[in-house]
Amino acid sequence: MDDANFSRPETGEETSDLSKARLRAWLQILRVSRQTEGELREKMRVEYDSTLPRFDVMAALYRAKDGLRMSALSKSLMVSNGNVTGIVERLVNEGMVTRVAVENDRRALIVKLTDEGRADFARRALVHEGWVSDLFAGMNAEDASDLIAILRRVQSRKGQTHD
Amino acid sequence: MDDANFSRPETGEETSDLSKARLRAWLQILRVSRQTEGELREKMRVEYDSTLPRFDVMAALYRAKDGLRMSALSKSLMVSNGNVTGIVERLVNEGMVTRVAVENDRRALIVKLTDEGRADFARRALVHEGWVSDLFAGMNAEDASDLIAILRRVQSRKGQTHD
DNA sequence: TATAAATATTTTATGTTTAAAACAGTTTTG
DNA sequence: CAAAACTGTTTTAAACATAAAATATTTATA
Repeated sequence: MDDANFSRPETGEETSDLSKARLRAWLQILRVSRQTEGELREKMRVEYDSTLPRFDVMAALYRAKDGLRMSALSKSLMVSNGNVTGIVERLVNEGMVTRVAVENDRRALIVKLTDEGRADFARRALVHEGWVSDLFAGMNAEDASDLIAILRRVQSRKGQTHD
Repeated sequence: MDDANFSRPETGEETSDLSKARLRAWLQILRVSRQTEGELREKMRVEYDSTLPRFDVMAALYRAKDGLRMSALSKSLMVSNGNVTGIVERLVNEGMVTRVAVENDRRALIVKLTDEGRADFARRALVHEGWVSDLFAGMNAEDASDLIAILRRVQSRKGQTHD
């Protein structure tokens, strides 16, 4: 009953045990995320002479068979608009994607995988899945679904701050 | 019993249900990580006219009272050596850290928080914890410890690949 | 329909970020 | 002790990343 944080509303101005636990969780997410991204980046570089951002763009375009607008692409990848411009530019130079004008809206462009890009991605995606599975060898099926459930709950609260 | 993946060893050449579950888990980690980093970066920029990488460096130095070598710093943050050079450079210009020569090894430098840097960080860290706690409002104490446990198991396997 | 507001994208300026090369200094070894 | 190997850091080149300004176009409004 003498818990220092008992029945005290969270104000964000003081640190409760819960807020410390969340911070620890966040730092652990960050650690795993950085480590994993680093190893995947290295593999992408060595095996395919490519990069993770380019792979991510291709993944988004692979899912969207009819292609995506630049803005839809940047939104789906959660990166800035200007950023996508450069990545797509490189993929165009590599022959992986094309930019097509949009009918009735001369501002917009639709980005699509080329046939080569589609075939390349299909192959790489399988290998990529294997890399992730290897890196996550310590995670069983239950862990995976637990973790996904927890992170979904975190996400669903995003955008709701109390200040 | 007709489970397609029953009793088949993982080879990394084919995709099992488990490997797909791990991939989904990884993508979810990446999503939450990007979203959270984006919101923290924005707050760091608006509230402190600073950046997350600078905050991370200061956090590492705050923990290490006697300071850290450049190499120890980059290792602890899991970023490249050259990267830390630039971030520390800016923190020096802002008066947050100092670089001190190492006795008996003229190659090395120890980076330390200044008194101002230490005081600044102490204040910011509390606010930062509040931001994280707000962003992770959908996570309770049990979720936090479950998630940390799962991610620790993932980490402990890192570096062991089967190829 | 002129003008204003909104939208889609690129450009610019700045700041990470990495890998690899360069540099400086230290340690090992023949 | 000189050469080679190694270690710690910075520099460089290229890519990624953001925010904000600029550009072009479309839509809404007076």
